[in-house]
Amino acid sequence: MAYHDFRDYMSAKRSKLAVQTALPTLPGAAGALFRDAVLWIDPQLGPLPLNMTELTEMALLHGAQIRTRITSDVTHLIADDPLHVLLNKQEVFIRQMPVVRPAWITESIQEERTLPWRSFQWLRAEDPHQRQLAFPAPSKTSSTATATVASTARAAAPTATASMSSMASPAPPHAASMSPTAAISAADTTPVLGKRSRIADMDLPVSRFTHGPPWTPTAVPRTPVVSVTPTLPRASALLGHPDAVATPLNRVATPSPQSPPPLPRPPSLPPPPLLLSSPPPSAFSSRSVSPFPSDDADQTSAVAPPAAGKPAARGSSYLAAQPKQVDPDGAWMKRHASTDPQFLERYFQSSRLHHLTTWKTELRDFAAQLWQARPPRPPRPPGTPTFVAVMHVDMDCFFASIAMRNRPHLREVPVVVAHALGMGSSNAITDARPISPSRMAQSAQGSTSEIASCNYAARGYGIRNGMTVGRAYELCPRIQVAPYDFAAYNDASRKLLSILVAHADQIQVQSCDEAFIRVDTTSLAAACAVAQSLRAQIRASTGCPASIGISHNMLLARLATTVAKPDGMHAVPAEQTAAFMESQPIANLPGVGRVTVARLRDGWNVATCGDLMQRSRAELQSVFGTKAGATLYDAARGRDDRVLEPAKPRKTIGAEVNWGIRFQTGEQVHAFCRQLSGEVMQRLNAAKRRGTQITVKAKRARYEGEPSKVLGHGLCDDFSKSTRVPRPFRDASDLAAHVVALYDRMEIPASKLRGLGIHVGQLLASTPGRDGAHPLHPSVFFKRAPTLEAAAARTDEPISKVSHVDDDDNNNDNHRKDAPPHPHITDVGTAASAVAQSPAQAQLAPSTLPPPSSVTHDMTWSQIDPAVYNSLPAEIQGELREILQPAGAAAAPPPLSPARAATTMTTASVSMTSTTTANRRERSATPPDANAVDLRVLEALPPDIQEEVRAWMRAQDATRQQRAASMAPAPGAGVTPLRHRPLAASRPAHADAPGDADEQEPEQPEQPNEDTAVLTPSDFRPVSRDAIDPSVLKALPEAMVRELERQLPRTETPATPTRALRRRAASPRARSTLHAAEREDAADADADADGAWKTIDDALDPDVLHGMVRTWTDAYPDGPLRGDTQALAAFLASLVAEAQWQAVETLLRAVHRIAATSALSGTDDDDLRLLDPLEVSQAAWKTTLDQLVDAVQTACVAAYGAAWQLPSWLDQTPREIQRKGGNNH
DNA sequence: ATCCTCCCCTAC
DNA sequence: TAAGGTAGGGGAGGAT
Ligand SMILES: Nc1ccn([C@H]2C[C@H](O)[C@@H](COP(=O)(O)OP(=O)(O)OP(=O)(O)O)O2)c(=O)n1
Ligand SMILES: [Mg+2]
Ligand SMILES: [Mg+2]
Repeated sequence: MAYHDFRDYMSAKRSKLAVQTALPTLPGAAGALFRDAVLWIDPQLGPLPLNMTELTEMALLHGAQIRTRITSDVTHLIADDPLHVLLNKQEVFIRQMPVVRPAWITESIQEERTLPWRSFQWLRAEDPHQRQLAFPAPSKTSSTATATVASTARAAAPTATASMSSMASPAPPHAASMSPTAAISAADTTPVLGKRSRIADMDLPVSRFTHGPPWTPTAVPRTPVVSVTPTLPRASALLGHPDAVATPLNRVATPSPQSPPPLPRPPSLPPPPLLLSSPPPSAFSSRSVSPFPSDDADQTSAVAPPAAGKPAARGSSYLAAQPKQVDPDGAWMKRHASTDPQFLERYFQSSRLHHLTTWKTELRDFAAQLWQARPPRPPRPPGTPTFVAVMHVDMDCFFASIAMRNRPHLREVPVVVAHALGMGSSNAITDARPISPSRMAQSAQGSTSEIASCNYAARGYGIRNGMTVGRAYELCPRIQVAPYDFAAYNDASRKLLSILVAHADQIQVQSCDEAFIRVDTTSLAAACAVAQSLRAQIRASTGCPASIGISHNMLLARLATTVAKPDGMHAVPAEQTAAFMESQPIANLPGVGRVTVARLRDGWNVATCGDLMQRSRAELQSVFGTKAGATLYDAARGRDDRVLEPAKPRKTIGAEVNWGIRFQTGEQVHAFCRQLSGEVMQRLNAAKRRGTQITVKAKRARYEGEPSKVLGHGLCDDFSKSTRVPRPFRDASDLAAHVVALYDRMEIPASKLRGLGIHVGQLLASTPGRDGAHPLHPSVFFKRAPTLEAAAARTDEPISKVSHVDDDDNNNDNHRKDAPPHPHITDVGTAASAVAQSPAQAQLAPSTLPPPSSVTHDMTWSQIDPAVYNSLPAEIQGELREILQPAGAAAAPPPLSPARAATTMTTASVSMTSTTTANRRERSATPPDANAVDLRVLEALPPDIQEEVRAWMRAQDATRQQRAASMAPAPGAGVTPLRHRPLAASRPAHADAPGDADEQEPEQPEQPNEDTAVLTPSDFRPVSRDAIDPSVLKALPEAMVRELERQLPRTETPATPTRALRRRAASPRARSTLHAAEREDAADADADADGAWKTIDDALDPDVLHGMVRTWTDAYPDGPLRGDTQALAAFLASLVAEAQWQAVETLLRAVHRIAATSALSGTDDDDLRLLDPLEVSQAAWKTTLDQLVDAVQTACVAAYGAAWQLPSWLDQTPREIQRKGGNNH
């Protein structure tokens, strides 16, 4: 299992350290990648990615010896800068020692194999003339002459030489075919053929239920498409074996069984002295690249890389992840990285992983539809014994199988599916014959393209899904790379599901090539018969083989599939569970991935479930956490009580890109944020969802320069920031404004950004409940839509259609990227005159959703979201007051009279008025929350004030980070016993700390800097109409705009703005980039209307309920509208009637929270009080809670004749008045 | 105690 | 050259 990148290695390192400090070190546990190395590590090693101490630690952990001084037994000098070595007045022998970049250590550990150190060697500038010579010296005692030879070989074919000997000295030419690297890497590869033991299993009792191809031969090819020779030797035996290469590509790839055994490791030899020139690390690759033309290869020798036309016969196992071409002016990169306008579109088109997740969602829907439409199954005769079989069905090497199906000539050869065909060779594999070896060598060698799927012939060589093509090529130079065929996968997936749905009693789709099904049968044997029949049908329908595992629970079924593959079936009877589990590698357990495997291996030397069973539950829980520990404990024993679950609606929707992200300026990043926001918006539309929680994720490079994977993210620290918005954002630019603000708070220099993601949570749905709203649907209390809309919604007509003012918006298609639909509810009169509907009419439109508007206006108090205002520091509040005074009529916002408030509440469903909420938190003891600052408001402020607020927010983040850092244990400080989470020390806070001191990033202030940013009165200036960018005003919170509209004469509020109008009102810059990406078809556009969002369908999920209430309470900090409270009360009553106590409690608890919170307010700074006395609103939520509790009580008494037992937490908030009916039980 | 935010980990 | 996405479970640790 090779690590994909540096971060992988860092994670492994941390777990190693953490576990090892708490456990006796197990001999050999850490491996011995550098067993024969004696290293001197430059103390001046730069801070990134590791300092000397860390590197030393790592090297020691992997068997190296370390010298603090350069003694004569040192084999490698590790330095970032060879000058550090040369500057020291060194002894002669030192000059002969190779200077190797630290990446040799780190990347070797990453890949869990000893990489050729020569690939990382610093070369010296003199002696370029020596480059003709071919071979390095064989021994440590090389004379100067041999040193020259060695360096020449390095020059001619540096990587080839390197491949020959990773740690040991360069081997003589004749040793090429017996490359120690090959032997080592192969030996390091975990059992190459995971199937070996399975084949043995077939003779065991368990295998009673193990079968070959389906016994139903009709329409099924007898010969498996994919076959693996049972006697397939280990990859190590094949590497470098001439026969392997000599085998014609179109012949069966059965390796010779009498291949030589793995080569013994050669005696350790120190590297020879080298005196060559080093190419500076190019911008393109952080590794050295040969400065010489590859023609030189021909004059060199067998160890040189194969010239075009020659098979890569021997010693081809180098250049593992090394980009093959340089890109001197960065032109290629520029064209293919994130600054290219078409990048996003192309990226998502080509990303297999993107397709994978997209399909998973779609296929779940597809299966659900099939399920609904499927004919009723014939009832089983009563009285027959039943066996509830859980089956796991998975296509064999899915993508690769499709490739083979469509290219029969590939059936017997090792095939991988990847984007790796060399430039101009895209037609190679469709030629109906294999790619020529030279072509293959050209395109595959050193390719960092990832393998999505490899066939079982390829797996015989140790090739695995997820590996790079370059690495696969090392393992087997004969591999054929096939391109993706996404449409074909999708098609096959649907065929698969159709078959499964037809025969299952239940289905749970796991992925595009995989599902669990429950089949109620009479016996295990009967289940096996069904399985074989299914496999036959799948193959007939898709042309590809599937394997099936069967048992009585999901875990065992899943594990059985692994055993069954390829093209087989395997069943585990319950009574054989123990024997079956005993030998299972822990890595086969679902949920046990790279990190867990490493922890178990390094900490406890646990490799199999048998080993794992030795550990107590408590022990496992202390290391892996309560849940994971318990799961692990059970899984090791084959226990699993999960049942197949029906698909649930997604709880988040997002998009991220962690490849090709390269920027120079912040503005570029912002533009990209807008594009990506457009993408997310599109996905929300497609799903007919909105949301109120926005999360931005980012990756920041931990070191300068390009990572080994072309345009990859390399080793990064991850960051995320999230915010909650009181109302769902309206469109992509609205979303983008939040995204940009969140992103900016992370303060990542544009040049170090390597990944960006946007996720939206707390989703609301626009779809009315189809089969009639579930009676328990929580959307009942979001029900009061404008009458017109409610009426429309009662038909099956999408409600948003009603609110569309421009029909063209519904007809736009993909070609129109520049001016996407922007359907707004603009008829304020209609919205405002809405009245509460009865629960039966409950539809859509949460009352928390005011209609949007693009009206512009001066900034006044009414535009300031009170919650935001109150979250600001006192100084800034003061400044705001001063600024706003000239614009407002009064010195302070006018208190909302109770009478007016009442009017508002009863007349407008969208009645949120800024002023009513103004000082909910005014006297709150709660410190200001940086996350609570609405950045759209911020943007509307004068620049200098903006800056001040931003500085304050940064300070908030900084102090938070510093606190976190100071709490974290020092890295490697061994104090922590078996901790569940030993990684704290290297979380981003830490990453920011000492090592990054030399970077350009602005350092975080030591403390909040309210003091430093105070403005003098002369800095204040009123905001005039002209001073406000219209685009900013467009971005104002809806509540403010709404308030504005109420105050404006009706004529100035465009009831139905034309598209042109709306366009003008929007931000030009956001428009051009953002909406270019926002493609909405008619259906999507329907969902885009505002005021038509309700909570999602999976109603009683506690998260959903909680989120819903929180959205509600956030929107009305002063207390809810009466109608909403009534609606919720009715909902609660219905929950009581259905005995959904959990849901009742969740809802009340959420309301209780805000009631308790507002009860705490009211102590500080009277000077800041701006609005009417707090008493009224302060009690509002408590009263609401009371009312709700009473409703529950009433319903409870009505339904059950007894009172509901109040939860204890309810008593903690004394309730003022017990209302009627509440307590008379 | 519980919530909330920011991660980490896993799967395909 | 290359396309390392995403949803969901879950824990640590600060805030309340
Ligand atoms: N790292 C990965 C893993 C999988 N996939 C894609 C390609 C696979 O064909 C498909 C299904 O994944 P599986 O884990 O089922 O792997 P395969 O079907 O390829 O092989 P197996 O026979 O082991 O199921 O998902 C991918 O793109 N990248
Ligand atoms: Mg599969
Ligand atoms: Mg699968």
